[in-house]
Amino acid sequence: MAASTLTEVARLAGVSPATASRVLNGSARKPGPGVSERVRQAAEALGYIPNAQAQALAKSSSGLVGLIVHDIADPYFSAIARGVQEVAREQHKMVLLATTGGTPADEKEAVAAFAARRADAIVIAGSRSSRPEDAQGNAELAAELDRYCRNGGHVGVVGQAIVGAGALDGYHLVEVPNEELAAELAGKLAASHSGDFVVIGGPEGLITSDDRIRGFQSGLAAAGRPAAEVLRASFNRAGGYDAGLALAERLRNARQTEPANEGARPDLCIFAANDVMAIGATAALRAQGFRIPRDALIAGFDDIETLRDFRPGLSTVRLPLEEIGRLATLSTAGPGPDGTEGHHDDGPAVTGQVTLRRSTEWTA
Amino acid sequence: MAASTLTEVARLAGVSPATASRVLNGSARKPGPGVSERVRQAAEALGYIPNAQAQALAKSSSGLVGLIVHDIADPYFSAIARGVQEVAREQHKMVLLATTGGTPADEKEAVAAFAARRADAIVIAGSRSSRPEDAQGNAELAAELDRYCRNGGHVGVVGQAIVGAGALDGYHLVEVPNEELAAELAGKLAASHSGDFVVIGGPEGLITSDDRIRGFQSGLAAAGRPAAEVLRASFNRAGGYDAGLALAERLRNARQTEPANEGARPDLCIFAANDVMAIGATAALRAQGFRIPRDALIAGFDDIETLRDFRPGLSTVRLPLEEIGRLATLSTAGPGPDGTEGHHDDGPAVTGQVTLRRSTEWTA
DNA sequence: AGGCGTTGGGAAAGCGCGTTCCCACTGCAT
DNA sequence: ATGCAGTGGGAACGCGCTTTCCCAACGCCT
Repeated sequence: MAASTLTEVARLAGVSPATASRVLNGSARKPGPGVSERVRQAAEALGYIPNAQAQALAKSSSGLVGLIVHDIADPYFSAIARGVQEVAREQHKMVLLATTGGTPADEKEAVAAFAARRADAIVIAGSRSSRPEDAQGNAELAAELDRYCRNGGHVGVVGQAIVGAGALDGYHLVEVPNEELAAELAGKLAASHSGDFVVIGGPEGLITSDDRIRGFQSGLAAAGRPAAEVLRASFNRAGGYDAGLALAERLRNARQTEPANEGARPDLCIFAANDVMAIGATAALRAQGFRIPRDALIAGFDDIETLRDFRPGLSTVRLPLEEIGRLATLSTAGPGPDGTEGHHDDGPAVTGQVTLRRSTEWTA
Repeated sequence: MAASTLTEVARLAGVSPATASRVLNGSARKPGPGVSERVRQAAEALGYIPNAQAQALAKSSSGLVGLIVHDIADPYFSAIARGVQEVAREQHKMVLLATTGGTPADEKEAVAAFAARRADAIVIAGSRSSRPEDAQGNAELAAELDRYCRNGGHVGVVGQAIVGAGALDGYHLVEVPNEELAAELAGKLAASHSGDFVVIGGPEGLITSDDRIRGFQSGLAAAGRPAAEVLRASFNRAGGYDAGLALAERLRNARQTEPANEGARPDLCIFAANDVMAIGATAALRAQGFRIPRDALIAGFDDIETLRDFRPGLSTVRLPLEEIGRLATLSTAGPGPDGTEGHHDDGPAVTGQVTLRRSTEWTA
């Protein structure tokens, strides 16, 4: 038993499908009150639910917004997803979800799938990659997005522009000042920490990671400090854990060569390119018997919600993730109320806030 | 410039739309190799992307899976979402997301929206409510789901049956033995803790919460312990925090009346009906100067991923959340490979595992 | 009273695709 | 040469809805 159709409703109400359509869905023309009532009752009696597919086909607008993330269970992405979801709800749209693990090929596939469903907009979150091995995938992704835009789609990108994507209409960017904020963080850390700095980052070519590292280094330089060594690992908790193990080894060695420093002010401050890496690194250090901030200082980036209950309080850069999701989605919804055109703009500016907590506070 | 259509491709290839359809989509009939090649090239040249809406309309199957959660940024739900997403991906379907905050009225609306989009299946996660004030909302939700099922939809419910929903075909349930597991947890805690127990639960009528509380109480009874007092708050971190403040007050009073007990084995063991509440309660206690497990013991439920980095290690009941999401989705996909019919079955059984960690270990 | 603008409703043409039915044509046996 | 089954392709319909166009009826003015 298939769901009842508009035609059935119309027949029951004794009117034409056209009229039924006019009363049940918002049309410019309002049929007379008597007719409307009859149609509405018929619809109610039949439990009529309009077929959104057919509606979309007829008016070529699907009411769908596609969201592409690396991993929906990652707090960073789920916070953004919440923002996207909120706006979609306000606009009476539905969110179509795709998780890709960050692989450009999968992302391209997701865009194609969204395009096939004629999604009104696509929001794509998660760091872009500039690695050589991803070059082809990126090019294909860019091509797919370009095609989508050319066909009238809107895409909102979180973070940084898609490598190789054209400057098209309907192409929006929510820029996150990763570099500036990382520099600011470096400056503040340099003010209170006199020892070495080490950076834990994602694989080279992950743009978000690279931006933050570059910013951090320039911040150090501005404070008259030497550049920090950079450890590469995967851009998630596991990567942070691996890097943490390596650093533990290093700390152990240092302790052996200069046992006199035991109990002294920690000589090392770690900057992880995102919070989950920082958390992983902290876990590794702890597993190896080291304590934060007693034996080393550490800072992250993002201020994911999880941090609220993470001990010690992790110094980080607060990013309004939910708001970012909101903005990315809003930017795809045509010109804002301020009248600015949605014309390959660089979108609304987001800012973050350096937030120092106990993980970088040395206490004797 | 709208996306190119199948007809355009056919024209460019010099064949009929029917033939083009046959070669580009899996049809039973395979056109000759020469024709196929021409069509494929034409499609490539035009950047043809089939209109999924039209396809869905034509063959009445949308390739959509609807997922309903309370809050996508809650680790409990995002873990389930990940599982759902995985299965959807394997089945070449897309996930449609709706967050409702747990309001039955919103859930009903979401079901209607999914039904309108002719989603092949709906997975609904998050505790049901049996509160009187939700009775009407529940009834409407149940009616909506029934209608959806009657129209050939499949729904997978996580946790417990929808209150008032009929026993229809296409109605599947992934049952979580909340009660049994809570009882088991109570037993194990009673074995090592001789003092009082207090339960922090969600509002009365939240079935998941109620089940766990009931199980915990019966576990205590089985161990020859008196029933624990139950504190009610909202079923999230904030609720846990509120309850934690109340308990802190209580601990302070106890300390004042019997200062001799200072430093003694903690007299109180808290059971929070889920992990985020436990985390909130812990935060509140900590803010009030109490330490876990020094001043009080605490256990949660779910073993959300966040716990991995939460200190002290939180005793809990491990639930395979991602797997639960997988199973709920799989259960909607027709009879499993084991041949069992998808006939209002009680679905695949899930089990959990009591996991004791430091938060309930008293160390002198 | 006749012309004209206005209103309320229906008929019909798509939207883009899948699918059934039908036809022209081939290869083989008779 | 004629019959047949078998094959590759096209015409046409339908999926459920929106929307344009058209027509009848009505009220108003001069």
